[in-house]
Amino acid sequence: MHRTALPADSRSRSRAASHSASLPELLLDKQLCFALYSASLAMTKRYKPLLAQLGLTYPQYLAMLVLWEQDGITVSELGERLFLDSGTLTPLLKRLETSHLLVRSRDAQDERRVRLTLTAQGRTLRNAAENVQERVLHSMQCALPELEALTTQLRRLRDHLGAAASSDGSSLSSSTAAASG
Amino acid sequence: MHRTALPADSRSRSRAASHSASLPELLLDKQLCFALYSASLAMTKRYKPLLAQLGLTYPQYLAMLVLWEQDGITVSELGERLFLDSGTLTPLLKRLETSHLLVRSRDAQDERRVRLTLTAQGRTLRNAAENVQERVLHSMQCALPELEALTTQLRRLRDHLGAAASSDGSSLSSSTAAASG
DNA sequence: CGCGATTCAATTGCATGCGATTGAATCGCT
DNA sequence: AGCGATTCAATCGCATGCAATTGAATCGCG
Repeated sequence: MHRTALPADSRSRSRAASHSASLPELLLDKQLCFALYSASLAMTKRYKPLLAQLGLTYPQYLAMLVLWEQDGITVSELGERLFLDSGTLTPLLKRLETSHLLVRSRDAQDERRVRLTLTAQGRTLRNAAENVQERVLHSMQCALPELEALTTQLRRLRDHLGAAASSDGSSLSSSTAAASG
Repeated sequence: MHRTALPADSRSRSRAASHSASLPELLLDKQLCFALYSASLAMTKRYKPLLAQLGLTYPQYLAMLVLWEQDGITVSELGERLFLDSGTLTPLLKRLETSHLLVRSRDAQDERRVRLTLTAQGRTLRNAAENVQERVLHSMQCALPELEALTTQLRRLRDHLGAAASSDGSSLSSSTAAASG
């Protein structure tokens, strides 16, 4: 019934009448950027039911992780840690405030800033979070050293991509002489 | 007006700035899950300006990657490849159809299914996509073997997490100490 | 001191992700 | 053949991400 003409793993195969034989370029690309994308979504899904018991979403949990380390920081400082801007954080933080986990208050010294202060309930939640983290670690059948190495690579990759994105603009030329794969 | 949401009164009092580096658990956790999360967002940001020139978003690009390999598949088959469901794909595919890159049509043999067929324009776009992929690869200052190893680890991680998520449910209770309400 | 430039958070608009539900079509089992 | 179970895509509601804009507060420099 499934008239799936192609096996789900037709790597070196390109459709008839396609371009020059399969160009591994697009397949390799798909593997790295998509592996990253799908692994990230899988991580979020894994956390979701566990964090739901704490009344947190995954991005909210990340914000709490930062605040458990640095209580009293501003929205932009939090944004630097998470690589997110106020467009994302403002509504997220309002929800955390509604949940009584933190308080948002204007800084008296600089009224432009909003400081984030955990409530007693917000600080207490940290205990339960440790439990969650433990379970997720258990899900990945990997050794700790391997996970640490993976983390290091991902951080470096993120930094490279971030640097490229900011200096990009869309120029190319010059470099990339080795166009062909 | 602008500052309506906040009382702007009581200064942030206890700014103990705990920074309690106690339990390394939460820090390690943050490193892996957050490294994955932030690297994935950085990848999307890197692609964004390049794909914008093709009129694609990043998830739309992923869908096109699959269709360039397997033209004529159904929505659910695409979903299996991308690990996404119809709630995400249906509106995305409607936009691709509006952009004249593909056509959505009910399968005559099984009216429940919707088949996705690339237009000539959709197939042609593949050439430009190769250019994009090349630039992103250049952004990461890594050697190809290293990238392949990273990809393999991410795929395995994703599979482990996916298996745990489906078999989880939230069993393994008995922990969840008191704390927070 | 004064005012344009800058910083900061909020807001707006658009595109995901995803759980949950819906409604139509098909399957499975008797 | 019949009918409940299942599959499939669409829809709805909510929470991100992020570019772009807004408006207030502060800074910088003459």
